[in-house]
Amino acid sequence: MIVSTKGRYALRVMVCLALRGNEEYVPLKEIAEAESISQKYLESIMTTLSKADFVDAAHGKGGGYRLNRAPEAYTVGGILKLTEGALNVASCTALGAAACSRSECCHALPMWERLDKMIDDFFEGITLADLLKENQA
Amino acid sequence: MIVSTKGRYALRVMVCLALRGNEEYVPLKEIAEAESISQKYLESIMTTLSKADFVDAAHGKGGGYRLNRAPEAYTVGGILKLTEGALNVASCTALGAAACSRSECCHALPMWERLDKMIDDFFEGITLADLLKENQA
DNA sequence: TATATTACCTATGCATTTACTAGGGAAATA
DNA sequence: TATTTCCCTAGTAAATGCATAGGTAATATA
Repeated sequence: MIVSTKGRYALRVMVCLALRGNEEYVPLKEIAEAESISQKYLESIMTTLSKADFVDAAHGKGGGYRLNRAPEAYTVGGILKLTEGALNVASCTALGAAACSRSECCHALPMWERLDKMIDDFFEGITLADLLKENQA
Repeated sequence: MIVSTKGRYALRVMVCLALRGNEEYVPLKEIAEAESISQKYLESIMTTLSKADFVDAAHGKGGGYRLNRAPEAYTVGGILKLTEGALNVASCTALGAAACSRSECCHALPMWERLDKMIDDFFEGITLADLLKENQA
């Protein structure tokens, strides 16, 4: 599994916020209930999104979170890389991984690199706006 | 990470065996040393490969493992799926995962499915013979 | 100003998985 | 029969994932 609940929750929350526009703030409690996500767990995810300026946050009554850009301006890749860290298929290509001693002659390394690129292109090619259009019940 | 050491070791071993042809058996001890892989850990991987008839195994002196097909006849996808289990990007699409209650209206599900398909096609499109040609030192 | 509401911060716990170790037993060959 | 080799079952340390618990800081409203 390359994408855990953290990244999936983040995507769901961003979709949820996109549906609410970016006028009013939506409190975390409301998002958590609507999405059936553990409120406390969601807190840490929202803080990540907020610190990275993916959303605006406001304290106090009437506060909460809201998007600060149009849905077209968020890529799935951006959201996932923020919340999951890197999205490498094999640790061989992960940044900071002790460079494999056999990378010079590894028969598989070029394959991992090609796939990483393919996946990155895939996620960067999808925006939040694209997600909204899919699978509406 | 979608592919752990288990799958990566399996690939390396298969490449290693491919380089030895399929006449003589290569003992596990020799493979482990050549590839600097823990001998005991490799045992479990080799048993998996053997049970699935990816390799022939022979007991006793002069025994060991060898490929039983041409390198062109093994796909990377086959080897990885055998050793890693499924290769889903998100648990949403994993077989046996409790069907997500929001799958009916999930905005992300079609994306996970497309990506799973893309990755599967990628791995199924590469054979052991293709790997041998890459990055020779 | 007091109180409620909201975001933010640190720490902890539990289950699962990963990567590996340990110690044998069973089959084949010499 | 002895050696070599594969096969089988457990156990384990560390990391990760997915939360929970309990507080602090900021803002709005009565």
